[in-house]
Amino acid sequence: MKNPEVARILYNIAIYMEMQGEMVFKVRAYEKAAQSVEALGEDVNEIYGKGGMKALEEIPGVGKSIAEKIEELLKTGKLKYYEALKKKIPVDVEGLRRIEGIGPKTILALYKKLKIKNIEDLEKAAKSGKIRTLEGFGQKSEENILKGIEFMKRSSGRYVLGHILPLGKEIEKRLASLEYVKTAIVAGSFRRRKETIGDIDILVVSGEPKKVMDYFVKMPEVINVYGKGETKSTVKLENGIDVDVRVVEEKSYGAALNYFTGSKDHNISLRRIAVEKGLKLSEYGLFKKQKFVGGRTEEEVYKILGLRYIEPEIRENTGEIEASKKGALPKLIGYSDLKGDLQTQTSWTDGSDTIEEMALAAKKTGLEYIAITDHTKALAMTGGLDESKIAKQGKEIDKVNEKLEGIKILKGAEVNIMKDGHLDISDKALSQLDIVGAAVHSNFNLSREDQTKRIISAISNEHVDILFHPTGRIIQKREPYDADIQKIIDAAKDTGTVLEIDAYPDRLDLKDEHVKLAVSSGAKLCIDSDAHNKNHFRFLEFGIAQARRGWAEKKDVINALPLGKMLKMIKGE
DNA sequence: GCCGTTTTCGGCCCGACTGTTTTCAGTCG
Repeated sequence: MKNPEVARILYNIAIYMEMQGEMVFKVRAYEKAAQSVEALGEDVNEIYGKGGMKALEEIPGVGKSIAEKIEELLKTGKLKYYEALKKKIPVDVEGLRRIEGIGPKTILALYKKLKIKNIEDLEKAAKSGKIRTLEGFGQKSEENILKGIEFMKRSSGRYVLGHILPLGKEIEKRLASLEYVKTAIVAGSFRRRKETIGDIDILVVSGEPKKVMDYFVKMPEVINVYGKGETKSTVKLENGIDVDVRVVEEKSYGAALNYFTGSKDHNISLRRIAVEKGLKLSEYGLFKKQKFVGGRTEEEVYKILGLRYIEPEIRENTGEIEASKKGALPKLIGYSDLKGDLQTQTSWTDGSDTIEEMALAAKKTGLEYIAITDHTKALAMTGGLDESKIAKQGKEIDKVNEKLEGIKILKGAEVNIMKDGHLDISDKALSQLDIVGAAVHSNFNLSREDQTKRIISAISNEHVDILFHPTGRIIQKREPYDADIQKIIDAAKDTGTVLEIDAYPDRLDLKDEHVKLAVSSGAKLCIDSDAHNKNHFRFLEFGIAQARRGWAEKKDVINALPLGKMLKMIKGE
């Protein structure tokens, strides 16, 4: 059993405990442990293999009791304690929890009163008007449940890229390491780094496709084989995602990779260009009549079609082909171009590691500077800092800066934009900070006009440098708040406020199309991990991918600049 | 259930919002 599965079970135990009215701190303990396991950089099996129970207990938030449960899971693949909970209340807690507004207590009430066990039951009950009759529920709750289900359905069947990427890369690596495999690469929307993906498409070059097929359908994660052919197979993995593998000859590699990377619309445009040139483009290559004229590499395919090479992230048929023809493609920001990270949280609020630990981890990922931007007081749940604590943290940062070399820590904060657009921290305190990020964390439901006004008013504060996660969406969970993004982008440009691409996998906010708007409007961007622990810096990759999908160049992104230049730019000329 | 140079016991993140209620439970962050 791998880390995500262990974490999942711990999360579910927490839900069950909360349902049963267990002490809130006990529930938190399980959630915390789950988070910790989820964020581990190392396979929990390896940790256990090397150091046994003792090593498990060294995982933050894991003590004797939870370590024993993890041990049982690793050894037997099951947990009696968890099985008993499931038997006692046989409800799909995980599924129901995914609907916004539904928590453990609601799940329990619905089960007790209406025997609702899963989302289908819930939808039926809501549609037939049964829920509004329950005590503690009303018409509004019923409507909200239906809305929640609708939203969930629209986003289901797809997986958040950040959740699937490690698995995709792992399978890619596994296939590539086989002696009879020349190349293995994940194509599809995965390679285009779309924020959500429907399935994993893998392209393999091998002279022995049969062997590849045999190996593939027998991988340990496979729970169902839809089809197994000579050169193509499709399976379902235990986590629910479908994976396709296709084997081609080496000379078709470029054409096949291009074909399987998509997008479909992009490919159609390419094929049309081929036809205009009297050629035929398929996954096997470019052909003139029956004769193979190219397709070994993608570069070759584009070249023969009279195009510059187009990076996968922008193959969406939204102007990239025209730009390529004209030689006007953007020079996309690179995956190793970032010099700093301007949004990170520490154990001062809802992060789990210290300032020093975060700084060291950032340094290890190759960054030169980070801003510590803990939450401020209006976000009480995180223990948000007030003015005096911000000052105190500043002194701590000074100390750590003195101690560390090769990484500079900036003083910052993630301040709350209140309902009327003012901030929850005084201007005087803000003026002491290097980086002030402002963010909306409440009143998501204002009218479009009010929300837009509120945000613009906040970023008009002279101390605000960055608008953090500008639209507030959570992928597959929460819609962005209603606001006029173009107006906000224009205001950002006017006030010299930087717009963030929050790289947290479930946020990716700004999203690609907004990035494109921002870039074309001339607003500046930054790409931040929003790290809540030291393993989260890897999220930056997803933020960069999103930036690339939005046609952002290095010059558009302020934290691709070295520290001095970045500060100069952010504080205005 | 976890954790500790202020603690091996007694703390542990709690305020805003929503929708249901007339004083609060549940959810979210």
